[in-house]
Amino acid sequence: MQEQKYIIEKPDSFELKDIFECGQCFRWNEEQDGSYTGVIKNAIINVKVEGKNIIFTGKCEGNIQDIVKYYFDLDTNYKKIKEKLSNIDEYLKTSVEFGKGIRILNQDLWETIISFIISANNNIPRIKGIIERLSKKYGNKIEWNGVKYYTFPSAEQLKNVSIKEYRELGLGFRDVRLYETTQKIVNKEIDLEKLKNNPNTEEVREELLKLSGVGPKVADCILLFSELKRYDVFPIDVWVRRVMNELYIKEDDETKVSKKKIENLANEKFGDLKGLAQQYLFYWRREN
DNA sequence: CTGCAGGGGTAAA
DNA sequence: TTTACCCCTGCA
Repeated sequence: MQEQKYIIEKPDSFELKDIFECGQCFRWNEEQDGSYTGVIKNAIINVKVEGKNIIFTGKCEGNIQDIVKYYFDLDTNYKKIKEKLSNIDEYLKTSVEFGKGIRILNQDLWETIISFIISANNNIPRIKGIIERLSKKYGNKIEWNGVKYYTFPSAEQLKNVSIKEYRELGLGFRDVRLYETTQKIVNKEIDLEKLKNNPNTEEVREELLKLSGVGPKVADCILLFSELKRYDVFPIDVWVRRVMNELYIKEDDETKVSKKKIENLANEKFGDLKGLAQQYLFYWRREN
């Protein structure tokens, strides 16, 4: 474990607020100087934008350059993606412009599964609190600059945690779901390594849906926001339903709009980039 | 102060 | 297709 630094010139699409506040991750916190600090697997990383540069500082075992390149998906060129989306219609153009600094992260698959099970029928401050307590209690402690950080607990670290303990941590009715899903993953009933190697999005989705607490929306979030990195999914939550209805469907009562209708519309308009389109629209609507 | 709706859904009826 | 579910927050 040693402190490392890595500096790059700011690429197209890289705004800290857009990346960390667009709803894809829960473990990054803003510092007083405007930089963000978070935990990536067993590395503690601080990201700071200074003029034309991005400065990554961190305490990590591996090479910091490899870690952040993978996590922040720095080899993907967003310029073309954003151009394509902007050309679809005025709404996409507006929302892409609004969220122009968004970058979809490659988050650890296991962590993303558990995090989004926790996110069900829940709000961001509480989700972050639960994940923090979970990490503090069952993860590994790493101290950096006098601050204690905790890694997200592995499936092994959670396998003997009881439903009661989850309840005491504030998981609520999600306690059973976390327990059952952890068991299924530990005993390889669902093999995460196999999922990572399966290029067929629909097959992976079906496997994820076998996990307790993983329904259609959570499955799509896992596919989009984890290292599975599938852009051809379209997570439908209340905000996406709202924005799709307001822009395209224009039904009086948005709760009456069927999921099927939204899905068909997304396929038709956004095609294989629908996951990214969702993210720009979602972020734009929620912040405005 | 109490009551209640609603929040980035899922599972069971 | 409808409803309960844990817990926190905002607001009447």
